[in-house]
Amino acid sequence: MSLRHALLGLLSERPASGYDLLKSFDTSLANVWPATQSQIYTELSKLADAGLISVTAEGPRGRKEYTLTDAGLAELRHWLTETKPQRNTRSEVLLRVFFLGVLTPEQARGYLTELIKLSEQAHENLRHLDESIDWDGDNLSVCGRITLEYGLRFNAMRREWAEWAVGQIR
Amino acid sequence: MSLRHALLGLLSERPASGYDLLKSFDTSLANVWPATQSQIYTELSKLADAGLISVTAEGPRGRKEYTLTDAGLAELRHWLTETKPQRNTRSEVLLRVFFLGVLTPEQARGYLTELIKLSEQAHENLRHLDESIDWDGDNLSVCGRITLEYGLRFNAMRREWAEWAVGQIR
DNA sequence: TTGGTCATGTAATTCGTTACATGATTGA
DNA sequence: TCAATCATGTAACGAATTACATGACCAA
Repeated sequence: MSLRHALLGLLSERPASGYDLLKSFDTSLANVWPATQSQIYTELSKLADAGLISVTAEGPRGRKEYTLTDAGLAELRHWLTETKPQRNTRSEVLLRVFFLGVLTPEQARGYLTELIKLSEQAHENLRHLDESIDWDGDNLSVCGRITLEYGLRFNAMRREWAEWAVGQIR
Repeated sequence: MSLRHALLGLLSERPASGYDLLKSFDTSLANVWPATQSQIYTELSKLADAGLISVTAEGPRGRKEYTLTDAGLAELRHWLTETKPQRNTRSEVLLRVFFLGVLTPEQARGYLTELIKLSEQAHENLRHLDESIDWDGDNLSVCGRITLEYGLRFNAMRREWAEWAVGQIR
């Protein structure tokens, strides 16, 4: 049910159309909770049926602007305070590391070296994103900055770990 | 298709039954690629149909022991060397952080404080696991140790980050 | 006028979870 | 004998991905 709450969360900031939300997923939420266009439109319909959001404006090209209802905000707060994250984290990157033993040491080191590069690139991208955003001091902005900082630290950690790991394989 | 490769990977170490594999998923792979009993048995049937594994022994209680075939090992190596991890990582923990702004500062700090505790516990658990395992020097063991080290570093990073984040919220 | 963007929706399929259903073997 | 563990399989449902399908608006 997390997609549902991701949509409620984005709509808590400001009203938006499915198309707007899709772009939020492709940019700010891409590294946290990716979602596809089809998934977003389907879920928006369900949320509207459930009364958690409502169409408050219609624009050109059939654009529908959704707004969070009081019930929607209550549900979002309930999710944040009364339920615990329980989703199983899956990491294909790590799954592969687990089985690098079936490759030659050179191949295994190649995989880890690639990972170092990817981590550096991701770190760079986040750094640029960080610099390009005007972090005014409001609540949403603070949380956005905190989330981005996580990404920076995560990629730094992963790079250092992969560098260490290369040395372990022989 | 990662579950498929996780099974091939485990079978590359030694032949095993569905029940054996289930336990591997519940222990060593739990934090990397969780899978349920039903998923494992279903996928094993498909893998056998595809000729990537085969039943090489039958035991009491209908136990079927599967062994990796040459085609299966080739597929595993192909996956590791010729394809790239592309699965979108989802983090419900981080998704929540992104929306902590809708809570009061106290509530938000409460969430992060809880996260600090969880990270410490996970770190402790991994540390004990690390100490309880006899890491002989073979290839599989080296990769297992590398994967575990990732978990240790990850949880340490997350704890430090969450401690920093608590201070950001006011 | 035409290419890019805005804008929505559905269908088919696969992947993952929960629940149901059954039964043999073993050790205390 | 009885509880725990070993052992497998399927059904129903929900979540996620990919593909299909359509069309309005706008700026060059």
